[in-house]
Amino acid sequence: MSLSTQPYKGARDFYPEDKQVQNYIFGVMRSVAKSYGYQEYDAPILEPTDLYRAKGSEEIVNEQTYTFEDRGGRSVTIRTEMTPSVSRMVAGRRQELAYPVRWFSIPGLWRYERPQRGRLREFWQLNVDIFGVPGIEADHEIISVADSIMQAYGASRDMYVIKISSRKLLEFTITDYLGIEPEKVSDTIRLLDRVHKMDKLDFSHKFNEITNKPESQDKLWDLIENCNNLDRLPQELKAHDSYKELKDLMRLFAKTGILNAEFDITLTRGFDYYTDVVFEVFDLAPENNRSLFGGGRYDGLVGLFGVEPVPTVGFGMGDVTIKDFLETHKLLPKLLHDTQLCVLLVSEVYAAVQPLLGELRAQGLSVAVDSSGRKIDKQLKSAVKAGYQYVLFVGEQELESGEYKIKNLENSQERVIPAYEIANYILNNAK
RNA sequence: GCGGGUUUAGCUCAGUUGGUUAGAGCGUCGGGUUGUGGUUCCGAAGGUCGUGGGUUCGAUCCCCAUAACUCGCCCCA
Repeated sequence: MSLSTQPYKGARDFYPEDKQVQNYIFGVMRSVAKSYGYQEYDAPILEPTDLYRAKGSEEIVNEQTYTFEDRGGRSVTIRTEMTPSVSRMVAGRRQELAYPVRWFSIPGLWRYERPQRGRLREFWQLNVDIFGVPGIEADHEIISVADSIMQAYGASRDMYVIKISSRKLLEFTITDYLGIEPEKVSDTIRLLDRVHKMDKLDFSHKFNEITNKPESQDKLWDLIENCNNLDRLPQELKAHDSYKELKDLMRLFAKTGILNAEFDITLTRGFDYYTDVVFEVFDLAPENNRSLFGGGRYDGLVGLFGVEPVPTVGFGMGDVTIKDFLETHKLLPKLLHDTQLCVLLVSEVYAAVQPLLGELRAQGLSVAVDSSGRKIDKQLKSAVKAGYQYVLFVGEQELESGEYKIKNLENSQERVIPAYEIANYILNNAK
């Protein structure tokens, strides 16, 4: 029996060309996060299982994590998200941090799921969080970072929409406006989350079943039909503090050019630790019409570690869904080989060319050499396939004269230049 | 966890109503062209037909199981 060459279920091999794409995707995330003043951090891949039990349900820990006992009998879990870890880190230095704290990370995460489009077992997720700002300024900044990343990928505003809602407003709506009992809030939210996926009759039955409030249906449908329009909310909801906050937030977006942000009261983000404003970015392409990523405010998590709570807003952006988005919209750039120059040997001069290679590398150039001994046309073909931008032809003639022919494979231009100009020539032409 | 689809060469896929040596295009490698590719021509290599079992004189094909991939559902921190 031979070993399989396939990677583990739901995990990917990153061949150099795949890794290059990943590096590009992460590079954009990194540079945008840094441009907003965020600093990179990391945490262990393994966490005590209790960390996830504390805030999540037992079910999630049991069914969707890689959990096992270490040699000391401790239950440990491979991290499934970064939020508990970063909350722990902030809590650990609650008193000494300089607020507002702006942190980001791109951790590798594992979830025991059935793989499907946009969802694997091993994935990476950009996490961007701001700690210590209670007002909507933090919500605005976090959503701006998310939007700037999309813009940096080259996405236009008609490719995606940023939906905004508020957990506070939603809960107030359910309990006070619709008159549903508080203990039924979470089931109602869950149902509301799926309203666009099911038909009206089905929804009505389930709604009555859960809430026992059939008389509230008309009010709810009225809300849902106008769910995108903040101004059309009934007066009772406009009187709530969240209305003014959302209004201010939308004004800020308008002012900063984020014109594809819209209010949507049916946006719930599942049922987790979010406490106030939540947002979710959706792909508008018909063939990939799905949620891309999201986030929101979670003021309660840091406080779980026995310190004073810290107001927090953050989001997580997964590499799998964002790559699908970029592919769908043809936004992935053509990436050249990381190596700047490939030296082709037109005769057996491997030994004689070494001093030149050393010199070029000392000048900061990355240089590969085709040492296969094949004919020059084959070497050139391989260089094109590998994605090199420049090749240098070297034979006895060149070594003797000190003049080399360099070729730009993108535009087929050739030039003959002395050795000492090669590095400058490439670096000056680099984008 | 539940249901559907798929699995034949490195890739994309034909095919055999069950019968000897399983095909194409692309790609790879070599040559025509002893110093120039992304457009040519010629040739070659490469497959226990996903894996295990069953039916059969005989299975890549039929049956069962299993795995992987994939699309939905559940869930989505």
